[in-house]
Amino acid sequence: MNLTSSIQRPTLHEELVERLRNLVIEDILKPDEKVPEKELCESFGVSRTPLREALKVLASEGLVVLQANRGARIARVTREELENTFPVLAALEQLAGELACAHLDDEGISKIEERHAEMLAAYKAQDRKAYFQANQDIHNALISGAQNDVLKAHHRRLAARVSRARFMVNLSDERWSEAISEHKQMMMRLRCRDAVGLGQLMKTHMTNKLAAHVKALGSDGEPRQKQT
Amino acid sequence: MNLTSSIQRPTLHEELVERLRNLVIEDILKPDEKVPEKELCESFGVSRTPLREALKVLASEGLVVLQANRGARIARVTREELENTFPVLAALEQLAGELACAHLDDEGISKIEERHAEMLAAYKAQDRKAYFQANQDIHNALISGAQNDVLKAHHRRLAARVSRARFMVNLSDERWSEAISEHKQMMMRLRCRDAVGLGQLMKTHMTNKLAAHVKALGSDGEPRQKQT
DNA sequence: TGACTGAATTATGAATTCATAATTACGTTT
DNA sequence: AAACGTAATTATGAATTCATAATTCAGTCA
Repeated sequence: MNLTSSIQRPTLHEELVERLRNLVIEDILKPDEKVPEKELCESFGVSRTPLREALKVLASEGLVVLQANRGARIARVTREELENTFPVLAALEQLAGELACAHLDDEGISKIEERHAEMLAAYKAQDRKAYFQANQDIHNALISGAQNDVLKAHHRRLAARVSRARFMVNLSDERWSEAISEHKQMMMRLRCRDAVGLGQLMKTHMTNKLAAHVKALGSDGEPRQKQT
Repeated sequence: MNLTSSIQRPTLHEELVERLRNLVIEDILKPDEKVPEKELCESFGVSRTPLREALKVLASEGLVVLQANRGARIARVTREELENTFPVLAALEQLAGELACAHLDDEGISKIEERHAEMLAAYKAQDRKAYFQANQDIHNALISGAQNDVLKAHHRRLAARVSRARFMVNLSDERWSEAISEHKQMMMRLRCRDAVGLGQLMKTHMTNKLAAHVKALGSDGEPRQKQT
């Protein structure tokens, strides 16, 4: 008997939260659009009750906004919010870097090392998609490596909030090469378990990422150019 | 016509989230207790639908845990979670300190100065309740002073999660005097707008607070002694 | 023609109902 | 009497229904 795979997803609303969240993040449900309750119910094959429960949860996460008697709309991530989010993300990543240095074992580090190599390869091949994936994996591995579930949960929530923006924005060549060099430095710090140093670099890395994003955004918070 | 007081609380579930949250924080609904859906519905005079919606939201905040087909229980804050939460809180307060130095105007600072004086007076009078209140006001003012709603929201959520613990634990005399001296230092940094310095102090302050808490807690996460 | 009024339609929040899982109560067996 | 199994009861998740707010649309009048 395999005990690790028991109980997949008990409740409908949990499943719905997950699915709706993805629809928002993947930009299938677009900002300011009102959520088509009826259609979603039909396509998911559920009644309104669990779907509305899911919307309440997503609202508390800030992914949708509820208007009394006027239903739900997909939240628009304003430039201001973006500018507010990144410093917080940066602070959490700094902490994650410090904790990861302390808690990751050699095996954990070498796994990140692998992903790092893949990321460099993707850069060499100018494969943006593979780069994004490897990059995200590295960040997630560092967050997980911190072994702090509270940190992980809050980071996850913040990242979800801006991931659409990250998804949409085209990385400039300059920023890309800069990010690569920052990652190289981060790996060096991780290797010698320089907690404070890694934390500092991760904070800076995130701050620079924000600067690049803001530069790429118009004042309306929508990207000047869409991703190809 | 007074436009500032229009629209109090449009939806039932929002009101319920608020009320239930308070019941948890004020320790009226106690950890591990199962949430008496029926009773609450009756005492609030609402049906199960909005109450259950509220529970879903509180679950996503981590204040209650939902068990499939077994209803909701008030979440227990384990020692481990406490130990995970404080570093994150510390990181956020550090950031808040830095931002508050940058963004608070002279008036904002002098308001904090007032509260600080009240806090010192409460300490002199050994008035724990007044101290707690002034202390909380100061922290909230610094958080608000950072002028970053994302930071504020996440801080609020984290603080809510551990506030019960803070509420329950008796402050030791040593820790109290230590906290006072930390606060004095913080005020000095704020006065001269030393952003990095204030941030550092606030981080340390929070870290020390954790240490005091953990010392006061048994391994089960419940306080050794209740507050009078 | 265009703005306004009010009825018809639709959408939304909340109550109620329903099917089923979990718990309790009870009886049987050893 | 204790342990097990089964029926009755209760609690829970989700669908449905209902009342009302918002929106749409047709008709009227300037």
